[in-house]
Amino acid sequence: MRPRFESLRFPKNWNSPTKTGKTGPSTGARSILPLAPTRATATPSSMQQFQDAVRDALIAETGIAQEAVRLETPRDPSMGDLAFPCFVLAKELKAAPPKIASDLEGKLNDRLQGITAKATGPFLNFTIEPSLLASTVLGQIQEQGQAYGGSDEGAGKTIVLDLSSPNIAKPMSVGHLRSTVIGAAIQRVHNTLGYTTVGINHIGDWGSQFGKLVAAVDRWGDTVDLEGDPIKALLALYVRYHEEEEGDPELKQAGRDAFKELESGEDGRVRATWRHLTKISLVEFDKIYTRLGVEFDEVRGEAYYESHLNATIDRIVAAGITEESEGALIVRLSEFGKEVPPCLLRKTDGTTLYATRDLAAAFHRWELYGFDRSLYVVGGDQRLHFRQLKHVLERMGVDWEPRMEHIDFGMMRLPEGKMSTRKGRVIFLEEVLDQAAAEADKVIAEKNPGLEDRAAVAEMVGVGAVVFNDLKRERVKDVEFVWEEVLSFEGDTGPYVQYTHARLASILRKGAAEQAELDSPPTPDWGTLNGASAILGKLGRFNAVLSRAARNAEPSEITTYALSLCRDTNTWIGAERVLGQAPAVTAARLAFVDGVRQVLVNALGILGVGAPARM
RNA sequence: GCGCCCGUAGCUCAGCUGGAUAGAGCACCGGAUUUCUAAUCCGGCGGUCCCAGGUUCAAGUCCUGGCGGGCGCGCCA
Repeated sequence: MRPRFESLRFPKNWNSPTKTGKTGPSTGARSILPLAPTRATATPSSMQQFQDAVRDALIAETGIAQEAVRLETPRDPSMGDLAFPCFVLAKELKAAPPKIASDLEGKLNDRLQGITAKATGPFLNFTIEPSLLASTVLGQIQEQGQAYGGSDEGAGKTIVLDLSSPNIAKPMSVGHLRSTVIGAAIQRVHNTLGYTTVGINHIGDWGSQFGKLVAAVDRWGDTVDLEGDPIKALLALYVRYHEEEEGDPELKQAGRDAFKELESGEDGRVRATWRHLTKISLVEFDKIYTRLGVEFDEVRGEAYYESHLNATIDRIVAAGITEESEGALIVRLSEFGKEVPPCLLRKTDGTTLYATRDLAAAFHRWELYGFDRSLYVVGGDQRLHFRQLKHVLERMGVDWEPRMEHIDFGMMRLPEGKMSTRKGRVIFLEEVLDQAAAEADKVIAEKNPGLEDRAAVAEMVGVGAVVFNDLKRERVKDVEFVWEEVLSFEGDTGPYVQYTHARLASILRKGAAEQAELDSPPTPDWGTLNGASAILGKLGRFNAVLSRAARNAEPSEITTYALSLCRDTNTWIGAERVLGQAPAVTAARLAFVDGVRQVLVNALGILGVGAPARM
């Protein structure tokens, strides 16, 4: 029998909606997290309706091609909700853009209802009648709730994601956070858009390092506490091995022999040790995943592909693209540029390499899922590796090769340099989460000492801060790990978004009480949402933001959106009152507040950050 | 040496498929709470968008060449 992690598999699509719209798990650590938005029915998002109306009017009036109608958002919200730069029409109509704009203004106003066109220089700006905008957007949010922002654009499409992928026997460092958190957010946004997703944790449980580890356990296993704190113990052995390896040929050989035995399939002592190391590591990893609210559809270590390796190599050989070089089996890739080094499939000693196992995995995933995209959420330091993988497939003539994408991200660095497990220069993820939760607890003690569920909220805020911080910049950018930044709860941070949500929730609680006093439910007066149209416009564009974030596999587009929504909303709250107004006014403003709250919940859910009602 | 990625305010970053006066947060200075959570808000300070060419009606955004930083480059993963 080949080793597998069958017992560790998680239910598929854990975060997908149930058909009845029931909420998800109500117990366990994940219950503190909001649910990611469920799939919506195929109604166009609210802003889209207005855009379509403007686009249709422009086409009808000018005969311009649909693709040429590029509607933008004016920089200054007071200029309008939508903008059309008239430059594209200049050639065709043989007129100056400002003239085109002013000529079109009246004609478009005749065609449009509820939307006013106004020419400003070469631009045509469109303002949606405020109460129409409000009732449309807020009505749709209220109707769709958790599903708002979602769509069925991905129906029938399958996205496979390779994410997290920690190495067995090493503690998860803050470096591993990135793949996990970025990958999980990309998966959730796809789920929201109706894609079928398969999140695979490609555990690093194979390779020569395990030979080294087994050798180290053999030699020094009884000097460390393997049962009590297995990961730290294994780390110590790993570090020690690398320290002593150079001056100790016997040790080096023992490591090599152990891996060779491992890969030979012999079910002996080496394999038993390896199996044990895998088991205790996965138990530790699960603790972190629970805190992060991340689960996988498949946990498949590299070892899983052991049985596929020979067939994979045979396949590549059969394609006639391999050759022997210095005793190793390689695929030359120089046709893709002289700087592209060959891909090694088999070492001189007959054992396989990382690339061999990834190729086996790629074929396996294709055969299993026939994916539309296969995303590898792996650090940018492996760009060459994935380029080589794709080139090998290309040389084989595999037509689905373009569907594989390396979703690279920048390195997490320490101020003193690159992290290195071997050198013991790492920050452990668990420690970061603990620190953040402790810090959040301190802030609560200061600001809201009577808070119920204080420990749970502190965990939500602390972990939320860490997760959000990792998602907030464009993923290709390197990040330097600075404690002060990670533990910051002010400004552009996760807790800022959570806090905004809590404030809104508080207003809604009080508003519900106020409304309960009334004899009959008031009809909202949508015309009284002073200065809210820019925010309403943002709410209406939520689906477009998610769609783009999915397409680009870029969670930072969602964090950026959430932050700007919060900033606008906090400003609005400072300027306008919700409670204690005429009933029709309060009703409209409560609906507005609830709309923002819902979108924040949905956005945070996708990001994997909790949305506490009080904090 | 070669290749890939990044380069916007003192620091960390936004800037949508090229479009209107380049925006936030942190830091610093000043202000706001008898009423919806001050983990907030308002104001001030702060920019040769790395440099040089080019394409375009229009360039932070596209192209070329430099410079600076990061990462990687056959038997690790």
